[in-house]
Amino acid sequence: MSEFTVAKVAVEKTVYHFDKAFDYCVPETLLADAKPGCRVIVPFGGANSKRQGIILAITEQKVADCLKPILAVLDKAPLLSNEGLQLVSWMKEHYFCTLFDAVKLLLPAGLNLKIRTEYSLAVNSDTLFMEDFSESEKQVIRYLAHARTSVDRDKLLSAMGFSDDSVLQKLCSANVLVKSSGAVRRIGDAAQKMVRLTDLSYLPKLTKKQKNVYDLLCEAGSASLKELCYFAGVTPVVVNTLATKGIVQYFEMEVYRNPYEHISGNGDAEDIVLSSEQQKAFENLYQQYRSGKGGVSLLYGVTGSGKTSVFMRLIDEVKGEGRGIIVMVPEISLTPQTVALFHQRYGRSVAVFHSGLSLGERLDEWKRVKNGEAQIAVGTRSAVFAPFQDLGIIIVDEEQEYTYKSESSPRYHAREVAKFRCAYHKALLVLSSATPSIESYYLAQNGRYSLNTLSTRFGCAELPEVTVVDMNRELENGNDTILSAELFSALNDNLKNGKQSILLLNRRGFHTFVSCKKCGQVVTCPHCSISLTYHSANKRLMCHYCGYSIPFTKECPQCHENQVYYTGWGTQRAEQQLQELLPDARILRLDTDSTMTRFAYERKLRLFAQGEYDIIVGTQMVAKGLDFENVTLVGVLSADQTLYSDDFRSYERAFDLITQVVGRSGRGKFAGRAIIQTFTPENSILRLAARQDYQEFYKGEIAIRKAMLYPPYSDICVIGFVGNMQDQVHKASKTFLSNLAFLAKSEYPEQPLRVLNPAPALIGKVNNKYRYKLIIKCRNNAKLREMISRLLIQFSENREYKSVTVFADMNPNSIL
DNA sequence: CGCGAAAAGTCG
DNA sequence: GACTTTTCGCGA
Repeated sequence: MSEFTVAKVAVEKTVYHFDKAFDYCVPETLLADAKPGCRVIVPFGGANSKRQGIILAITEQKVADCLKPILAVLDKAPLLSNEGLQLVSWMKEHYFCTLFDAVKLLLPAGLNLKIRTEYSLAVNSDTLFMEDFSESEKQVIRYLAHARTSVDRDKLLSAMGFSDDSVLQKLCSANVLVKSSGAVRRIGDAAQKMVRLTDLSYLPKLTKKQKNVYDLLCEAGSASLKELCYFAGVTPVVVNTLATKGIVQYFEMEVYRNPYEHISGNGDAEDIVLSSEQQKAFENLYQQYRSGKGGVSLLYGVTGSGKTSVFMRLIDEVKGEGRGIIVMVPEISLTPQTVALFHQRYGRSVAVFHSGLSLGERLDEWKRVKNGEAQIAVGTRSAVFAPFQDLGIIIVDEEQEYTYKSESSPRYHAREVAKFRCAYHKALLVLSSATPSIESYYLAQNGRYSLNTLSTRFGCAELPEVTVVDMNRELENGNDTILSAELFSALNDNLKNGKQSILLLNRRGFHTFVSCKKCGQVVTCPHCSISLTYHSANKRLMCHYCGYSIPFTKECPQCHENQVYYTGWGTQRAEQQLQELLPDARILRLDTDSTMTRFAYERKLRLFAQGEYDIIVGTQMVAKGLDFENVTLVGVLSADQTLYSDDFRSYERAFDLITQVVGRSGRGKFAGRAIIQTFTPENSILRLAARQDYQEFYKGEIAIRKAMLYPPYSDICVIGFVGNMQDQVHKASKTFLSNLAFLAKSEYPEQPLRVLNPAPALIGKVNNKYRYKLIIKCRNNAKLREMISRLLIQFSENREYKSVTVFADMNPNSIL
């Protein structure tokens, strides 16, 4: 037995229950190149198919039998640092994902090499006796004979209409087909897929959906595929069909590579003047930073108190020392504003990270950070992975925002990842907020985080005067519009005085469900158990979950009476009624349901800032971060929807939302006011939010959390079950529960645990899949995670529930 | 016993 | 999840 150089490799496309670092031997020819953090090609499984992997570690060890060798090293220099590799393992342990899933988060998407599987004919098709083959086999042979080259596996399967490759495998073992694979560089797409009509002299017969698309294109000339599908109410398949018929064609529109080029910035912005309160906060933070011990600090400041100025001063200092800086904001729509601000001050040393960038752009920005050309990373959740070698500070703006938590695997929380990175680099983590999450404020109160408070607005700005309007009264007085008399006259005053207003609606379409007046039937999506909402832009009813849509008609699908009406106030409906009530107002609608292109937000907000609009109407996103000094009125059309949902965080969210949106008013030299409309004016959360009284709110809320054993007094781990057959999914959740009960009792008796019975998720059915959930109140420690991990593995090894997929989500945004 | 299908097992 | 190996079931 002799010593070998062994590489521990994270391999792609593994499944959680058998994922681990696999050992490969490093052949002598690759010894110099195979470094931890480099991607490799390795043989995997019984058939030794080629897969991509990344080296996590290199060791010298004695191995009894010989290991499979690494076939190739794909990178000259490591893509992940030692920190990155540690983070990968940490994420697997904390978020129950595979190692490679975690790797993918740390690498920019454009970098990805994909291994493709291709098939081609092994022999000349003329020499085959076609009678020996089944129909589908003949089909494959004919197709490949026609193609003359090898064809990608997925392409072949969809062309044949196969759901799996059993036929192909059979032909392979009969030596009729050969399978090949290789690493192909995926091309960065700096272009958007566009559709236009071809000049066709005749028009073949079209189906109804195809006609829709055709008519739209006649009208519009060309459109992006995404927009086209939205307005025509079709899936891309329909457009594809038209393309193959030669009626339409695809073309690519170049989108500019550096979206922020036009913002000039040379990094010589003027000095920031801080108030004495801000100065104090800055000095405290700077001191903590200089201590070299890292740690977490909460910067709590009322809306408009100038938190940004404080951390910009801080950034000046850190930048001067040459260390990396990450600034996170919750929404894409807020990045342009923040980026513009940072660009102006720090010029090209700012790199931008968010999902709205093209693959090429993401790759560019990632490289600029990695090569040390950019020192400041600004962006959404994914910015937390910016590959700095030496990180000085991470700032999380509006730290309570739910967008920092990923809702798909790996279900990480950017705040926790930030903590990990700061601990590694002995860097400072600053959490900034006007309404901190209960958890963070609790930790600050306990001294686990340091706390700095800004209690007054910057300059001479005052908090706005807030009125709560009882909408029941309005109804009694015969006003059934979306505007109370008070809000109506306030809006009119603002119009007259040339001031601007912001109106907040709750979650889009939450109210615009469609029902039949005759039989009371609500029109719902046939695939997901939620009601369809009316979109006036394309006059269709749409499902927000799966994108299903039908044209709106008055005929009830149930009783066939022409009695179907849409009710409630979605943003579109609200906009319409506003226009009727205020015919002279120029109204800008903003919501996340967007066919809006990448920089549409930015453009529209710029127009608003220039005074081209009088009123913004929108959902959540208008509540956050907007800073226009000419806005002196904020209206909340209906506060109730956010307030009353069964999630334990709904009060926290409602308080946050209302406090934030109220804070948009009166930020400049003009006094502001805010009007909140509600059907439950006696609600204490509303009153506290109106007063911006976070302290009182915190006191009440933390008491509830303690009594109910919710975070921060416990952690909540939700186990989700998804599958096609309802009884299977339900049974699976019950089995999981009993496995859990057994394991907890026999091997983890010291773990504090409260387990709730499995129940259907709030949206019990999405995309024809049933969903159940199991809620576990626990302490999120290594032992507990080990137990959950074992249960997940045990479950997926159980053949009985092959059709049910399971996942664990630690402290999800919502437990519904 | 022979065969195909289903279930079980493995991944270094 | 993809693929190989083992077992099962059934007609002869």
